[in-house]
Amino acid sequence: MDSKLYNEIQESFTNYLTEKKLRKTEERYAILEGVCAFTGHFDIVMLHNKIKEARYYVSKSTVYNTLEVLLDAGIVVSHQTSSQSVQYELKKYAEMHSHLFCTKCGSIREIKNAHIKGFLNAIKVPRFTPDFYSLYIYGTCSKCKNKIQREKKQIK
Amino acid sequence: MDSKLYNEIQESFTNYLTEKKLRKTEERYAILEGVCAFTGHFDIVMLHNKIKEARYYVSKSTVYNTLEVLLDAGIVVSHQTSSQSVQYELKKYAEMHSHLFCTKCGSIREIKNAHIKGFLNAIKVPRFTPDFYSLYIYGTCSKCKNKIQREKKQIK
DNA sequence: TTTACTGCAAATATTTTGCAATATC
DNA sequence: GATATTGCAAAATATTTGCAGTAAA
Repeated sequence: MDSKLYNEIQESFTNYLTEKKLRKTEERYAILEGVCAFTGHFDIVMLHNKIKEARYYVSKSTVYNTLEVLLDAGIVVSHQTSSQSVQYELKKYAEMHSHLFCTKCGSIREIKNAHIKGFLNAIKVPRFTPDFYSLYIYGTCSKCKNKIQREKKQIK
Repeated sequence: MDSKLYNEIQESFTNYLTEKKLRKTEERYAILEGVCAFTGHFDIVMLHNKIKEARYYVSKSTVYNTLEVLLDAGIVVSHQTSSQSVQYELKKYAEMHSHLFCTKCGSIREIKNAHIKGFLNAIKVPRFTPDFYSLYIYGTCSKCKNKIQREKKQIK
């Protein structure tokens, strides 16, 4: 991650903590650093490991707690995948793409599309103030589609 | 649920089981009936209870197994919410709406919008065959927004 | 000095697995 | 009759909670 974006995120976290009268602990900033080291989805265990790699120890409980704070601060968003654990992602990255989820093999591909983003941002809803959009497109990836067609031919 | 739709779903399940050479057990159809009794989201425990209410007993393991089958059959879809358990929904219902998720209070509101649906269905992606769309709009509901504004006034 | 936060251990919740009994094909 | 499926119990995994010690304000 470029340092300009990182500083921006760190600053917004500091502002949030000040506003909410929460404490600025070393652990919270170490976890934020870990979060920023991912460019895609991650879960609690991946994040915990990433922080260990950076030679800083925080307990798993604190990682759970801090992710709640980061979600509330709007720095991180959570996702559903077929994985059993909750997946997180930096909101700054998440708002840049939609997800293509293959229901045959479970693969997830991210697509950036200004057209989709523009449409989503223009959606107006009564009695609701939108902030962030998450679009999952479920279907079949080309690999699986080809595989299925090969199998059909063999049966014939 | 109207019986026409129910019959349609049941038939497609039967076709799927035949095609995949899976067995047509009483349990599977009892679970499908339970699934069809929900008009919105449900989780494993809710479904298990619903089936019990209908005086048919199936084990939780079988409910887990069968939901995998129903997902693969494209009859059911899964969702992420802030809940700790996986949420499911009949695909026939899910395709009719998008979700408004309030990040302050966690409430989920469903909205039907032909305009959104039309746009999503028209999306074309290279090397991917779309089948189903899931759009979550995160933001603040009017209740929470009003609450926040009242609090700000009090501080002043 | 006050008390929010951390880390640990234990509790709880959720999902998966192994296997004997059973029911479908 | 062969074997996929079920139900149970146990295991594995994920998350939450209680609390004593620590550190931010």
